[in-house]
Amino acid sequence: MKRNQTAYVILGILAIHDNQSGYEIRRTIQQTVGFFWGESFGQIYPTLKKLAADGLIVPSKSTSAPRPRRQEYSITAAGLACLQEWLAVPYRDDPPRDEFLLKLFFGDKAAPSVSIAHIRKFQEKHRRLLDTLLEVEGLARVHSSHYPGFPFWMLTLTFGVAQLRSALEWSEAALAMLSSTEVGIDPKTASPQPPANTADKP
Amino acid sequence: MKRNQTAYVILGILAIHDNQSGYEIRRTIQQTVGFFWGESFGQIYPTLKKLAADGLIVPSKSTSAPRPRRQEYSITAAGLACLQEWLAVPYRDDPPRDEFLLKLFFGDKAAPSVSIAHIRKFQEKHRRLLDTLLEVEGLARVHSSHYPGFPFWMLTLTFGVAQLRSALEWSEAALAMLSSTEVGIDPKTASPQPPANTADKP
DNA sequence: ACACACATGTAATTGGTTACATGATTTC
DNA sequence: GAAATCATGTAACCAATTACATGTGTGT
Repeated sequence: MKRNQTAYVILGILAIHDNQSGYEIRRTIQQTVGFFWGESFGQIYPTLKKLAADGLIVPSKSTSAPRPRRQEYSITAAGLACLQEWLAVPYRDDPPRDEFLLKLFFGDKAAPSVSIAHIRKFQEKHRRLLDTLLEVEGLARVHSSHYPGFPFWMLTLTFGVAQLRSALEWSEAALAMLSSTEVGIDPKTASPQPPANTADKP
Repeated sequence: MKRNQTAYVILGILAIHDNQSGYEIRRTIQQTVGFFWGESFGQIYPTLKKLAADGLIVPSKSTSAPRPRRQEYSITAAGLACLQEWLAVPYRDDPPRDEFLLKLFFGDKAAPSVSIAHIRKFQEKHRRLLDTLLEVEGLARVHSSHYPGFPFWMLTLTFGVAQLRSALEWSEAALAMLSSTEVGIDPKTASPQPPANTADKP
């Protein structure tokens, strides 16, 4: 049966660690796959209900203290089967949309400082994320290396790290490029080079 | 005024090259920013109407032969201003969703061959894209180097190339890792806890 | 004659975010 | 007793995809 992606993240997270509430599931998602996957409560709670209605997860008694009314869930055999079925079908890659690159692509329609600002923001974001990812990687090696999922968790982490490093390297070169006089003249002040107008397509 | 992203891509594309029909705009998008941005007709045509209604673009007479009934558009001064305004505001990065990484993350819940298959598909996709990007890069250097947008187009291209190369490198290591006996043959064993982690979104 | 690329558009549906509403428990 | 965090849920909205409907011009 076809389900939305949220359902599978939930199943996967519960397959790793049972007895989590919607609130916890969301936090777990942020802490583990957060750097490449986001979920909102508005999506999680309804999906939880649906999964329970279909018997893929079951509401379970809270394992601990009676905190504010909360409902924990566990994955069922059917749920695990559903997850595995989904895992086996080729991933779909939805057409990416990167507003950063889009604004950069149209960079010549604005002052160079605009593109430079975008790249700086990009750099900061990526640097911060790289730091936390490296930290997480270190912690995972110490605390989680014995879990069967560990090699796969590391795979996603090393992927993230590699991508971030490559992006940061690029961003340095990009900034250097934009700072040089090649592009660096405000279109308002003067015409730097040939009058080349926007008349033809690449 | 706030508009959907599609509006700005259209404005940007028309700012580079005027007098394009919806059909052409879509093709231009695919050929230039296609590797990081997708648009569908169902989005383009209504947006075109809206932009025209707001005076940001104007329907223009077809420059060439009377092909099947078609409507070309040009960007107006107001449209260009709108584009520039949008360019100046910090890009928003919507939370990414990468189903490939998600399936990989849950890899231990399925047979290793499943994850290997995902990575192979990933490799093929990326290799193909890298080839076309390099080709495009070569063509652009020859044909478009005199346009004011050229440096920015190259920036997006080199970014794409760098990311793809890094991803491909990673994928080789990942395959090597999964092919070794390192990864257990026990899809039945469930792990009791998620990895310790402090990754967070700002 | 047929297929294919050109060309435009609408309707149904989805998948999702955001904002809102509510309330308990802990901590300062 | 105020604020922060824990906790669950719904409603409004929206951007976007997909499928559908329709038709023309070109090449084989």
